Formats: sequence, structure tokens, C-alpha cells
Amino acid sequence: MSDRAYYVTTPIYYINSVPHIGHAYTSIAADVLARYARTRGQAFLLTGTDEHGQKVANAAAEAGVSPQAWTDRMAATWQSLCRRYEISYDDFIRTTEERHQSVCVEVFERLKVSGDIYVGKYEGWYCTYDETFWLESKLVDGRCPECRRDVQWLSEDNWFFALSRYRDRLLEHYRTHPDFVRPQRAYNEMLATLEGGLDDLCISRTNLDWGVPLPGGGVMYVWLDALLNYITAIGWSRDEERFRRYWPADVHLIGKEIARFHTIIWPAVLWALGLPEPKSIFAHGWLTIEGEKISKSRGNVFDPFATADFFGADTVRYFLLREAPFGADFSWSDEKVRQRRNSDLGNDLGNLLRRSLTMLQRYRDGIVPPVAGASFGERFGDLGERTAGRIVELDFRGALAEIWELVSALNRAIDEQKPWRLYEQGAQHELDALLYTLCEGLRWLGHLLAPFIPAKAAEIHQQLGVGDELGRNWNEALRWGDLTAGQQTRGGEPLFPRLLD
RNA sequence: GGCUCGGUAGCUCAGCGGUAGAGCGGGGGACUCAUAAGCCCUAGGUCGCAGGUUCAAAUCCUGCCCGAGUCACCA
Repeated sequence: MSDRAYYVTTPIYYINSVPHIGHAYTSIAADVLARYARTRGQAFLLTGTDEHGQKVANAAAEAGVSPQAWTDRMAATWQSLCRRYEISYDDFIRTTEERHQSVCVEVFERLKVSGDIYVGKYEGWYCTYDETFWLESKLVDGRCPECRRDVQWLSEDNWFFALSRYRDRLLEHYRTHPDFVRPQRAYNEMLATLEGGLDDLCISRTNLDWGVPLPGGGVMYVWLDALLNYITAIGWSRDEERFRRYWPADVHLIGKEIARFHTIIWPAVLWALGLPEPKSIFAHGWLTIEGEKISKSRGNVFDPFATADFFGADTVRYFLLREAPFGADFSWSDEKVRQRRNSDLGNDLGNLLRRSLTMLQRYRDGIVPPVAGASFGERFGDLGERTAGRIVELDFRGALAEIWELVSALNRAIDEQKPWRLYEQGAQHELDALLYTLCEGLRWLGHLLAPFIPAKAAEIHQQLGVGDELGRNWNEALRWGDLTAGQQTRGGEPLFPRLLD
């Protein structure tokens, strides 16, 4: 039992183009979960890249390189994006890796044996130019709605997954597990889809070759290939002990546009393989730019690396998680990021650290006084628990709001008690108690904020002079009075320098 | 077109049957340790529109308007 690890995944990112800030969003949320989970025990954060399919092949062709060369280049870009945003992944899987492909083939063989897949006809209108299938209803005057060229009727023998067979079981699972799909909005939509009925799913392609080759010809449908990463990466059929430690996943984080694949197809495939479904799937909202969908045609795609350079990775992480409820859409704007940065991070948090350490330096030579005021310990005794509860519910905004109550209370305490006056009046005991409270509160903030803004949280502790204690279990670390008196603080540069217009 | 979700103070949102709330921005005040930061006070908004149920409706029901998403092999 204690062997179990908290397993969280991001989608594997489709690399037909360069990453944008929306990709970073999912990874950041997953990273917060993983970082928190690691304070409680084992955790495993998986991310990676989805490298097959027509669009990747096309992108490679346009760039004049082989698909493999293209994916090698793009995967490296994605990995550096993770580093830039401090995504502490435990593994990064690429679907072109042998460890993944060989297991995909094994899945295919097993499904053949179990009778969950069969050969059928895959038919539809096909636009050769766009290499896309269209439904009859989507055609415009019998032509491709995209390029207006003629379409042709294509009919191929392909492998089908008997998805429809699992409809009743899916419905039952939804009924008995109301938290299987979150938020509620996504759950409702997927339930409605299920109630509308399911068709079997074509899981092979013969009209392209950039994919996992299947015995007998053709390649695996890229979506099935992609979904399987969640089990190939943790050793399914190759390392059963490892696999059992992680599976079923605690949560798959996804963007809401890919909910159907994760909440309907994926559990059915797992059941066909005799495996349990993931514990939950969370479909977060879309990030828009000034209210508009991120898209190349709108020209509003901006480079997430440049964004991190300008604002700092921690500021971007904070903004994304603080600004909106995790399930809902929200709009990015540089101005709002700047406001959050200056108001929350600079004025409230950074300045709190600064003014506290400056006064400690001035009045007590930067040494943590021996008097521990107890009132904050009583008031905020359950703050760790409350924050943790919010994180586990993926209510990141709520978690940060909880944490900021402590930030505000500490700032308020300074103004109410006026340490400069206590110093003038020689009220040594009161001054010590307040200064200790500030330092101890800041030590707490380091722990509480570490999942969200890891580098700055570490810097808070560094300026406080507390040792490398981030990552400790909160139940142990967040005991009021744990901060050692007599410790020398260091101070330092402003944590979040104010950004001007 | 079907379905889902939303439309509450300038902005972002909470409230979801009992005489309108928070944060930010804006305005005012007292201080000075601090990143001209922090603290205190201050927001008089037809709660999208029109009906209905109820002693009582942002809060339930109906219709409409507006926005977003989704509709099956489209990364």
C-alpha cells in the first residue's frame, strides 16, 4: 500500500508546431500536483510528445527534413520548455521511442486475441490535398470545405475497436463515479455523448506511414498510439512491479478539447486490456489571448520562452494558477500579468520578506529572536491542511487565496504593532515576538508556495537562512515555532522587483 | 440546428430562496520598517431581457437575447 505513488500526467503534446503558453499551462498545473504530492510520499509526473500522424509528417516535409529529424528537434524544444517553466517531470516519453512502439504493437496483438478489434471498412469522403476525411454533412457543394477541391469516396479495410461494446459499462461507471471526470461541465458533456450512443473506432490507417507500424500493414491510429503512453511509460507488460506502483493514474490533466478521447475511449481500451481505468480526468479550460483563441491565423501566438524571460517563470506560473478557476477559460493579458506580479508578488509577498528582514537586520542584527509569539500558530494552524485540500481538488486559485491570508495577516501585523515604535520604546519582548512571527510566517510561506513558485520559494528560505528543508512533509514542517532562534538571516535582492509599464 | 456552460460593481469572479459580496483598479486618510510598497476607510451595481411560482428570487420555472464550448474516427 505505502508502495503506491501519486501518478499525474499531462497530455503528450502534438509537435506539428512550436509550443505556446497554453501547453505550458497544463504542465504547470501537473507540476504543482506532483511537487505537493512529493511532500507526502512518492509521486510520478509524466509528460512527453506525441510524434506520429499526418500533420507531423506534413510539418516535417514543409521543413524539408525527415519526420524523425523533425520530431527530434521538436521534442528537444518541448523539453527545454519544461525546464524553462521548472516542470519537474519524472519521465518524458516520446511516441517514436522503441519502448513505446513495441508495447503499442503488443496492445494491438492482445486486443486481437481478446476479440476487441476486428477488420472493417473505413469509408468516407477524402480530400487528397488536405489529407482529411470529411463527413457528408460538412461538404460544401460536394467539395472540401477547406480548400474547395473535389473530394473522393475512399473505402479501406481497417482495424476497428469495438468501442460500442463498452457503452453500458461506461455509463455505469459515470453513474457510480461522479468525480471520474471533472469539472462538472465536462462530466455532463461526456455523459451526454455516452447517452447518445457510441460507434466503433477505427484504430488503423493505411493511407499514411508515419505511425506505429502494425503487423500485417498500416499504422496505428495516432490517438490510440498517443493514449497508450500513459501505460507504456510506466512499464506495462515490461515491468509489472513498477506498473502496479503507479497504475491506475490518480489524475490525467487534459485540455477540455480532448476530453472524449480520455474519458470514453481511453477507459474502454484499458478495460479491453483487463486494466483498471484512471481514477480521474480533469479537463481544464482554455487560455485565450486578450479574449481570443490562441491560433496562428489570428497571429496572437507568442513565444512562451520570451514570456518566461520577460516576466520570470515563477510569475507566469503564479499568474496562470491564481487568475482563474482551473476548470474555466480565462484570458491572458500582459497587463493583467503585470498587475498580479506587482500587486500580489511584489507588493504583498516580496515586500513582506524585504521589510521583515530589513527590520530584523536593523533591530536584531539579522538574528532570529528567541521569543515565539503563539497567536499566529493558533490562527493558522490548519493552513497547511486547508491549502493541501485545495491543491488535491485542483483548486489552485483557492489554494493561493488561502496562502495569501497569511501574507496579508503578516503585513497587517507589522502595521498594527509598529515595530519601529516598539524599538524606540524599548519593548524588547514584544518586538522579539513580532520579528519571530514574521520570520516563522515566511518560513511557512516558503513551504506552502514551493509547489507553485519553486525557485522563489527556495529563495525565501535562502534569505531567511533556513537550511534546505523544502520538500519536507507539511505536517512536520508546518509546526509553528519550528524555526530555530538565534539563526542568522541573510537578506538579499528583492524577490519580485516591481515591473514598470 | 441539438446539447452543455455562462451573462452579478470599471476589470476578474463568489453567492445560488430571505432585504446585494470579495480581490484588483479608482478615491480619501493615518503612518514610515519596506520594492512610492504595506495598513485603515471608501464601490451606492435595473444581479442579460420579459413573464411566472412563492409571504419572499441573482438564487426555482418558462420564453427570448448575447457569449463560449461541443456534436464521434478533425492533435
